[in-house]
Amino acid sequence: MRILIADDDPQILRALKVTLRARGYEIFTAGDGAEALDLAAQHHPDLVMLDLGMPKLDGVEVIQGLRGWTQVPVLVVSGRTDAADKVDALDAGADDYVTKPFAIDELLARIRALTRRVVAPEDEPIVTFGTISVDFSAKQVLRRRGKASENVRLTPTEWRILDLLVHSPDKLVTRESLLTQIWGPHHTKDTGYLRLYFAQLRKKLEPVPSAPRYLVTVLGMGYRFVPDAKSERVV
Amino acid sequence: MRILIADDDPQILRALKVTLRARGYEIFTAGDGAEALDLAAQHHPDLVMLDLGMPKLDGVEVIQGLRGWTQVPVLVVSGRTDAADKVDALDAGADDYVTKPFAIDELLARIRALTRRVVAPEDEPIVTFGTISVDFSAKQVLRRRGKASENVRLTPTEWRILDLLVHSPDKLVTRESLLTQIWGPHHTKDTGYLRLYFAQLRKKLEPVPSAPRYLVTVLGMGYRFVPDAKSERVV
DNA sequence: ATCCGTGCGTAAGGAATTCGTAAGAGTTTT
DNA sequence: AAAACTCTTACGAATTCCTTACGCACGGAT
Repeated sequence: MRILIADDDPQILRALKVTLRARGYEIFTAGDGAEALDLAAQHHPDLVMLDLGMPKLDGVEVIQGLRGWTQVPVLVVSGRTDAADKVDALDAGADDYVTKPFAIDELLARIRALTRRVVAPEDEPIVTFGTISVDFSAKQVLRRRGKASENVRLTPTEWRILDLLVHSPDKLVTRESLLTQIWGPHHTKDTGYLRLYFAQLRKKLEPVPSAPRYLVTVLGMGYRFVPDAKSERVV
Repeated sequence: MRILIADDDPQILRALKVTLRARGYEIFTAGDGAEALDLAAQHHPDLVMLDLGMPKLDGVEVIQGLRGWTQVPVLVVSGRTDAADKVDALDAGADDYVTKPFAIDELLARIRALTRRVVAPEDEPIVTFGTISVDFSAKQVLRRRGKASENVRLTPTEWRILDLLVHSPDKLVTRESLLTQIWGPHHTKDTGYLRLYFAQLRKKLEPVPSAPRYLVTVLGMGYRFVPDAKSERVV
């Protein structure tokens, strides 16, 4: 579980980092709002903890920036106790708001509550198409070859793309949507790497990579995951 | 948006009920934990607000009961301020915890934050005319031929034109309106490509392309989408 | 009814865009 | 140090976009 912490007080930053690392979380830290946005786009944390009074970009602005391309849970940790501050942050898109000083046990419980729904679908069904089985909860892809199965290694970026596609079966996923969700809100123009990742994915997953059957290109618009036809046809 | 409120203090119950009703929420109230579980199963609320110290079933037990069959957001509103109580409730499955007394504005903001993600992106209904089905959310067009259906491929520009037309059924869409909305405000004069796209659209969508029934030309003005007549005719 | 001008439908071809693939440099991870 | 990963660049092929050209239908006037 990856957590991004942004606070302009180095002392609090270090304290939180140590405490959360001890609990098994993977921690990234940022000293200001701009750095927080950059790190979020880069590392795709499962939770973002924000202070409000940060230099460069205020906490509320960071939330708005995040919400432009991700639904990652945001927990505001601030010294401001006014209801108005809480309302502003929550309405900007924050999911929870804790005031300093706080009880560390409560903070940990709120972190668990916020990250629970991300992990919650623990019994996510395994998606199968062709000779491929994708297990999202185990982050594993199997390819059947005859009787045996071999493990298919996907890079983190390949995995994110596959995730986005497979979870919207038959729907068009625009190139812009993929770019902003994976590389951050500013990447709206593809310089070629999206095509490259699709070539790699197809090489690993498609029966005939040169004639894609499941990871289909929609020319001029984006890509589409086409699952195997169901036996029962609904018209 | 439906909210279930459970509290053993009738006064708080009534106050919350009035306040939230005024905000447009649909409110159900329960005086104890057992009643709360019953009402939740009966009405499937979009949010559950729970007190902790209730008769029959304690708040934590209610949460556990709920979590057995639903992921509905749970907001605990309690007089207990101990971190231990918060941790228990949150770890039992609650999503947020507010201590009494609370600022009503903050409570409302937290309610908005909890219910925000429930609103699933609704799929646009599929438009059908003749043998054609247009699925705008999936960007897919199906053409029925006998029992089977085949995919019709539309180019991006064809999609935009079809989108504009189909979303103004029976209304005249002027040529100028189409040109400016698709090619920008400067293109006010058609040099021939609009006619071309309509020819292509009709070739792909019309039963008899040379005698258009759905994509109709209004001479000198523009074009009009004419849907199939409804079974119930209102004159 | 006939004539004619404007607007519309159709066809063909070149220009521009987009996609797939390969090779390789820079960086990070193992 | 080796391997893996990310991203850039380049080029051919396929698709889409747009221009041009021509024939026909519609409407108004004679």
